Amino acid sequence: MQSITTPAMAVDPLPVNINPEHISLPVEKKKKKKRSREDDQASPHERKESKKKRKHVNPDPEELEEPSSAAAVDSDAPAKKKKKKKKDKGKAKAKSAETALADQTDAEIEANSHASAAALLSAIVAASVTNSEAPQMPVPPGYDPRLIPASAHFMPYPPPMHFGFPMAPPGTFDPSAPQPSNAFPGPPPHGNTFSELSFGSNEEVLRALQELDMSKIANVLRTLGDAPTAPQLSFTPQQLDQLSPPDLQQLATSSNALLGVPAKSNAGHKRLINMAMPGNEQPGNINHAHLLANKWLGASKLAELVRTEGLVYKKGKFSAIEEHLIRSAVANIQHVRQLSDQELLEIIFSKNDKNRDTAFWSELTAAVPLRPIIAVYHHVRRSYHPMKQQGPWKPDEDDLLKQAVADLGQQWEKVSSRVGRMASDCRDRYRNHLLNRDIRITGPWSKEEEDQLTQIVTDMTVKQGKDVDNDVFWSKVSELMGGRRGRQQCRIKWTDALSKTMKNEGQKPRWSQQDAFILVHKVDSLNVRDDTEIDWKLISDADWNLWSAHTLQRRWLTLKKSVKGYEEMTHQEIMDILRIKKAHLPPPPPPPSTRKRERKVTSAPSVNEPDSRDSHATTPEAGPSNGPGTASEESVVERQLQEDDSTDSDS
DNA sequence: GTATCCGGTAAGGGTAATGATCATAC
DNA sequence: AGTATGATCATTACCCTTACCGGATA
Repeated sequence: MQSITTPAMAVDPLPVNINPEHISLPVEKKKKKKRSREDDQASPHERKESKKKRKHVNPDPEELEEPSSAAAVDSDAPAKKKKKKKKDKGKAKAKSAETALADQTDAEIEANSHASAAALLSAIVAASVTNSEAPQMPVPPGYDPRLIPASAHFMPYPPPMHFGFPMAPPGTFDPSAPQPSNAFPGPPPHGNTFSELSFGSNEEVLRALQELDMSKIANVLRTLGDAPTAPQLSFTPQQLDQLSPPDLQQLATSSNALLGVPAKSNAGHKRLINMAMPGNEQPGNINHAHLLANKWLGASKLAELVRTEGLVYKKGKFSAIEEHLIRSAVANIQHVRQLSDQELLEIIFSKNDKNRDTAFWSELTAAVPLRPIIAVYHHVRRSYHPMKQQGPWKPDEDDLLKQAVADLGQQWEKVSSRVGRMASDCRDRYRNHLLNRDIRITGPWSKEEEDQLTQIVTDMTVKQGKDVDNDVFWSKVSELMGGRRGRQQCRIKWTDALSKTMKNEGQKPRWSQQDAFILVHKVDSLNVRDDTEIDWKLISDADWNLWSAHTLQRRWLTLKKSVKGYEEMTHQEIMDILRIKKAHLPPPPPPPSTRKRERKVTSAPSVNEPDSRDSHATTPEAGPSNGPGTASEESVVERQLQEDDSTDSDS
């Protein structure tokens, strides 16, 4: 099945032929200390403990052959001399781009915020117009919304380069300068074009916004996606909150609320860090946005800021919308700076310090609300890597990889350049498939293996007062299984099969119609515009937690596929149909004893999922409807339900 | 001299897509 | 008993976060 979450859809390679050899990939940048292999086997906690005392030594054959560099590695003295030398040089050096950005004057920041405000207005107006009855967005030749995959329908406008709101480089924005002709497409609201307006302050920008039809803008933002430049705006948190895209408040309704049972507890929000803390409900804190986009905050620093300042930031997979925003931002920067594809890649994969361009990363980060600059950095370097996504490994590649590791050790960047695959892909292939290959077992698990895995996991978690869902070190588990099962095998076996049996008091639970009901209404309550935005870890709650995030996502896909023509529908349209199909709370599954037959492999009750044949769905008003739905959406729903009715009568 | 920041590399942990097999309903 | 459907299990490429550390800079 071609799922809407395919990486290929989300991340397109550069639209040019790039010769990887022409890119300054950071392969042999420096000779530095690496972790020893002993440490590779240690858990993160063990590594933390040994962090300070670690006296590195990596059996790097190349380094062993180079006594001078090896000496440099083992002694700080030469490095310090070098430092001193460069220190004087550094003093005289002009400020780098990044420090210049960090040192921006208030006036510059203000000017940039004007640029951003104009850009946001441009986006809103463009989207409003596109959504309106008289669309006048410049549409590229051959553009046909029907040809856009369902997942892309949340973008009610053509690709980014047609948008025409290039970001102004820091300090270069001139409010009086004419905007690009297509910056504010569509009919001028209230007789003026936005490009003719001059905004003296952010309050004026806001007033201008308020003169528009705010309900329409709210709807636009609901479907537009994250406002491309929202975090750059100097709005107050309260003002920002009015413009906050809905996904920033992704919290599913509890299962008990859906079932009409008083809640025992409330699931926390794990992925939008700190969202639920009292007083931190405003994700748009401008200081935090600036911090996230300009300071290279590591995990510990981020955690500290979350604790001390109530910083809110986003973790987890980049959604299709974020992917789109990043692509747009990269394209805009490339356009504004007149960069060739080669030059762009040189910035992304800068090999030496003179090519470093922190401003580039800051601009990109500003395009994706709540993401730390490091996360964007890593994401973009992977997304734009010329060796990305090469599919299954061939035997000769495996041989090449094994030989490279034998020669070079686990220096993945060096191995990468020899094998022709990304460093992380080489590492993954090696650790997941080549390591212990001679003893690795595939195929169904024996009862003994299942018992052993259960024993190992419970020893590692429950018996030590740790969380069985989050505190398992799967590499360690794999090792304790004697290397016969890989970390992925162990993890999937546990999370998707054994864990739910353990949670269900030894009985293997089966998916019921009630589970489907809960899932549909939980997804509905998230109010997302596209299911790539769903954080599946947040779906379960304390009272409905038998199913892993992975299982829930697959269940959702099954439910989605039960909607005829789902490939051509938006998430909202699919949701409209499922909301109706699952309008009624089904009775709980009967106890196992009343079943006709038990499935051999499983041991718990089950009810099959007659999603596409559910004939009870006739009450559109039921369920937590979250939107009025357009005329076209209604007709889609009606058509679908009629088709289902006929299917039911046929059967 | 020291603290801090930037950013490159590796490791740990997780997800998505897909295929195979088998239970179940009809 | 045969068949269609869907649940379950398994595999593997791909992805994100964090740790670590060297170099640059304040």
